Amino acid sequence: MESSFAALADPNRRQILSLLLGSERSVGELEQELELPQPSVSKHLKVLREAGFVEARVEAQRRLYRLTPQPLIELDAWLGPFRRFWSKHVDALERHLDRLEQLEKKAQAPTPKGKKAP
Amino acid sequence: MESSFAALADPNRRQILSLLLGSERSVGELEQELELPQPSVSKHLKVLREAGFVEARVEAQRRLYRLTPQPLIELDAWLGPFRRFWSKHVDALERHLDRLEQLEKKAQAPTPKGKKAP
DNA sequence: CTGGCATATGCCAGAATGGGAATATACCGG
DNA sequence: CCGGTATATTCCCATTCTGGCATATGCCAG
Repeated sequence: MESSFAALADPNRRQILSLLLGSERSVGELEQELELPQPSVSKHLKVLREAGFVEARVEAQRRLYRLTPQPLIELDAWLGPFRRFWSKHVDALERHLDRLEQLEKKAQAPTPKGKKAP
Repeated sequence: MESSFAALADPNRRQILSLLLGSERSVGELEQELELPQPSVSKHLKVLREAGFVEARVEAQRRLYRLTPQPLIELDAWLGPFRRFWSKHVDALERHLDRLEQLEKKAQAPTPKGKKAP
């Protein structure tokens, strides 16, 4: 999954994934919606394909691309440990902000380089 | 958040995040645990810092780095729409795999490489 | 101020990457 | 078989990124 993040690092590729979220699309359709030259679209699709994000279905001379869930699931899994971390912190942050509000009112005295009270 | 994925594209940087998940660490500690030269560690930290993944606390002449939840939360949010997609597909996938097993037995048609047609 | 430690930054060569234009491959209809 | 459409691949150029090395900056102790 090392290359998953690299594949997502490009905005055009993320855009492609978002479009495919709605329905499968041919290269030509993506070309129009992204307003990119066709070779560029094909190249991005190649990266996404090799990273396992999409797969192509051959219909006549078109390739219809669609999402595949695998790398997204792995991405979610990678995020798992961090999710525990931040959900712990969101609460703490809220409480902390409340506290800061209180403290700011009291600590208005010593401001070494701040602005002087008018 | 455009650069978040780029920041995560590097294995060393992901490793740093994992380490910081446990506890905050100085640059020197990371240097040892990652077995990377110090300038390299500092550069990776800079990328992570600018992408908002970490922040530094100055203690004497050390910098103690720790995680910040913000970009991870955004990453999770970006994943949201796709999560709906794949959770719908996991079921379908399982059924699909069962089917493929059946098909494979029939479709053993040998086409290893381009042979001339008879 | 001087020395010493911890960290950051600047510089350089090498590798990877994206965009653009041209071309090659694959498939269809007749 | 041929022309025409749809997609993939190749080549080239400019940019970017990484790693290694050297060096600058910041901070503490005396």
